[in-house]
Amino acid sequence: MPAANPPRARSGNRRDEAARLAVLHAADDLLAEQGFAALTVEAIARQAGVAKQTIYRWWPSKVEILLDTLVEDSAEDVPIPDSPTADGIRDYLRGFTRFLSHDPAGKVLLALLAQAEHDPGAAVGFQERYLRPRRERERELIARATEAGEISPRLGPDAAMDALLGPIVYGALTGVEFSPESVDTLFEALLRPCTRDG
Amino acid sequence: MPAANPPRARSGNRRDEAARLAVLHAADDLLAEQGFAALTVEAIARQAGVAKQTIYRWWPSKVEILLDTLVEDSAEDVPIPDSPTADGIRDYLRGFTRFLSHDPAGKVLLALLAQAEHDPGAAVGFQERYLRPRRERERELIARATEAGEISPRLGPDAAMDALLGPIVYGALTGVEFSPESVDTLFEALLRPCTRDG
Amino acid sequence: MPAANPPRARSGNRRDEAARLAVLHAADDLLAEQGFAALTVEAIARQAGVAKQTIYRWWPSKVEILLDTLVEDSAEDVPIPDSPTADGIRDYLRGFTRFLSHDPAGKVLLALLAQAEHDPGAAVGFQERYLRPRRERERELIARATEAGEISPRLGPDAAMDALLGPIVYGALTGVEFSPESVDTLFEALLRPCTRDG
Amino acid sequence: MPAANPPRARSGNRRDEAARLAVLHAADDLLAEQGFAALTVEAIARQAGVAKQTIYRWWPSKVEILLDTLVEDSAEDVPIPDSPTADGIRDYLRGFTRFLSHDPAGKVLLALLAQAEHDPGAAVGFQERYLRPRRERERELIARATEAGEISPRLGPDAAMDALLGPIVYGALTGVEFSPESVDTLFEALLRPCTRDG
DNA sequence: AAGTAATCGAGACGGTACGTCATGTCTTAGC
DNA sequence: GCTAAGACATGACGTACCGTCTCGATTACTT
Repeated sequence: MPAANPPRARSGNRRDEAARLAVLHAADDLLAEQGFAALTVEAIARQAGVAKQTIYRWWPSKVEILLDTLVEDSAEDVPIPDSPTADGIRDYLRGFTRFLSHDPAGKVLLALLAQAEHDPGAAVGFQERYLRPRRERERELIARATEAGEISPRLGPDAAMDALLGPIVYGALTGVEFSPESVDTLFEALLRPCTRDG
Repeated sequence: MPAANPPRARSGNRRDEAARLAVLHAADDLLAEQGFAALTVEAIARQAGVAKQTIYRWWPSKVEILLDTLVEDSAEDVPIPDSPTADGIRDYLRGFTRFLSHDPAGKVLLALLAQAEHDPGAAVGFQERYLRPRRERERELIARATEAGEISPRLGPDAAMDALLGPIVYGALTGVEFSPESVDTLFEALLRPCTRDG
Repeated sequence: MPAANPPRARSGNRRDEAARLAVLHAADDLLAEQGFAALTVEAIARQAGVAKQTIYRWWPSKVEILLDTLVEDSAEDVPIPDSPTADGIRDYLRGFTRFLSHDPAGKVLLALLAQAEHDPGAAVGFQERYLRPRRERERELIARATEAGEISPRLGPDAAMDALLGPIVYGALTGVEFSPESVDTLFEALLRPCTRDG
Repeated sequence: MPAANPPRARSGNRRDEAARLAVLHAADDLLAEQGFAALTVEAIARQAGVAKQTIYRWWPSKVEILLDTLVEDSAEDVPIPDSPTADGIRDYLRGFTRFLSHDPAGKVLLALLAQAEHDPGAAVGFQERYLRPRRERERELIARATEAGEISPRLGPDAAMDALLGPIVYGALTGVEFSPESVDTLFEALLRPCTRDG
């Protein structure tokens, strides 16, 4: 149904927060319920009960809408742990797996990753606003945990993170959930080599 | 340039092989030179010097065109090794990295992986015609190498392959080449645990 | 239904009369049952169980197919009377009205008249193969009847025929049957002026 | 030439009158210069410098475009006379002949009449928007002139009009102009029977 | 209190690509 | 040499979105 929104109070001079949220939620809903193909600017405007121009005024493209939701949701749902412990890192990886598989916001991440492959502009935004900031904090996490003796990675921090996250993402992209046990094994194999892995 | 093809000999009753190849090459070229966004059926037809209907007659969608090229090219450029040796597997992984990074056909793989995330139909085709057949032969490779004592994987065959390929693909998607050395390290960590590597 | 024709005996060297008739009947049937819009060469070929090329080999266009049927049918169904009598002419006009209104072949005449307005080629064929030959014999009919004192037209032979046939055709084109009584009145008014009809 | 229109002032929320006129004129021009076969929606859009969708937004089919021009032009170029005199009617018939033969808008009438024979939808529109309204006023003209003793028709008003207009239209359709003298003779024969027709 | 400015919804506009259909030309292979 | 079958280049069909634009209303700051 095309959003039986009661006509929002017309706004006036300042940006209409209700319209902003309606757009973000409409984008999320459309992606979750109809798939990326249905995620057109016109459909978002219809679903949100908003004029197309209102979208173009504030977002240069639908990718930026998705990035807005991803940045907010991932900060909340898959926070990077503060404590540089082995358990913290393990939990982070498990949480990331769950996020990709079971959280609607995880679909947004996959959609953006895919779109970045088709659209250089999307690639830049995805790098700058999601991947890079997150990677910097992951790097710091790895560094501090290594220093603390919690882990001893066989790879540099970037390669280690790619080696840990890559299988999870690849699984999600190919429709296979990378199991929590496999995540743990991966963790042991790459970050704590040659222990009596119990 | 809009394909200054000399007018192909008109074919007649049977499928025109020249037209088939022209379409496959046009699709490849457009993807490589202009990116996925430029890969429209109309552009392929223009570039190939072929009628749109000729494309729709033989391919249900542009995804199937790419799948045709991917299936042919990947069989040739990244063959799955026959000999179930550690070296064979290591070379396969290195070859796959190179394929993704430096071979135009690797772009096709990434484009299809991305498109599968946006388009359920593409996902099915990609699974059935690329991922599944390849995975079956990878599984057998792992099994035979394990049996031969060449490797002793810490994960089941599917998870192991995802853990090995995932980082390579994820790197390619995020614009980072997963280095050959890292590939080797990954190989050692996951398939030959706790040997004398320190 | 797509013509459950029993597969005609394959022909061989000479023109296949069965194919010729199948095409003519298919064209007639399609026009009568589906209207002119459905009268495509492909549909005729389907309906007749004949290859498209067989049609193009023998007829330069679908208009010529219709002309073939019209020439045959009109000669039979609306013959121009031999006897140059007032009654003969009156019957001819009545017969023409019935032909246009109630005979399927009359639809062919209207269709061709209409198509001639859209298509110069059709106009030429329609003139040469239907209108002109018929008009020549109509002219002769008028001339002989005048000479015999059966009629005394107020217009030249061509204008007289146009004045007599025009209303009938115009009525058929605009969906109104020009009534037999009106035809008679027209006949009296134009060909037998100022007699005792009041 | 593909319409070197200076970019029309973009309109905004309301219907763009310039675009409307551009479409009507383009349709007229194409019909006059290239014939009905060239009158495709795409060609009209090209010629008018207008997007195809702008045409489909306002007209359900190209027939309605032609009807728009016909209704406007015929009201101006072949007005039905107000004064119910013999001379008025005779002038109307002469004017109609000239309209069909020498006015580009007359081609539109013929094209629509022809198209109505091929396309039931066109037939309905042509009836409702051109034929019926005009016939109603013609009927009234005949009635008032009869009452005033200016004419004394030998046929009912509808049949009389068909008998007067039919030859003119039929002549135009078959490529013969029904001469003004013949029109006058027809007028005398049908509307003023048995006078000393001088 | 009037004037200015930015927002909003609505939606028309010129475009591009979609996937389908019919055209008329051509080749193959069977009789 | 005829036939059925059908591939092919061409180009129009009518639809969906794109991103830009103008409208008239609403609302808040400015004077």
